[in-house]
Amino acid sequence: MKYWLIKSEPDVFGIEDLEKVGREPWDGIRNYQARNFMRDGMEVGDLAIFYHSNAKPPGAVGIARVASDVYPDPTQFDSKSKYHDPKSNPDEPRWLLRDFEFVLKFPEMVSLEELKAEAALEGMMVTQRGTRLSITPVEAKHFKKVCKMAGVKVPK
DNA sequence: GCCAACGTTGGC
DNA sequence: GCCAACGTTGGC
Repeated sequence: MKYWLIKSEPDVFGIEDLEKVGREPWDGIRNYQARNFMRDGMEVGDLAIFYHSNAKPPGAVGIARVASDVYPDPTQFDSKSKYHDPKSNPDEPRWLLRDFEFVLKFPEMVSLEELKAEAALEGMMVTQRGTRLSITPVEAKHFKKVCKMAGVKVPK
């Protein structure tokens, strides 16, 4: 079991949206490092901290689970999509995604400020300045600590 | 809205 | 393969 952190802007797709739909294809990833994490690092069943970026305040708001294998992100071939990539070849799709399913919403957000202030979370990528990756690996001890700060049990 | 950080593109 | 220009992310 590996642990991850996935960012999303609540104005676009927040934890409430995931709770409502239950499961969502994580489309729009247009960064090679993030894609590689999804493709090579993740396994079905892995857990991810759901993080609200560009929010007031930004922070961890819940937990999602990797719910599918990787498959091509359909938005890359959709000329009407803002994620359209005319350079991607359908025979060899450049962008991939996985589905994520809702696990739980934290009773209260653990803000970025709190994450940064917690010594036990030192080294967590999201707390480091300049980390813009929308998908990052999270150490098990960090994942558990965030659950504890949020007042929830680590999901099975 | 500003702007630092950083990834990508493309000319050479 | 270098690197300047440009675009995007995301905290503040």
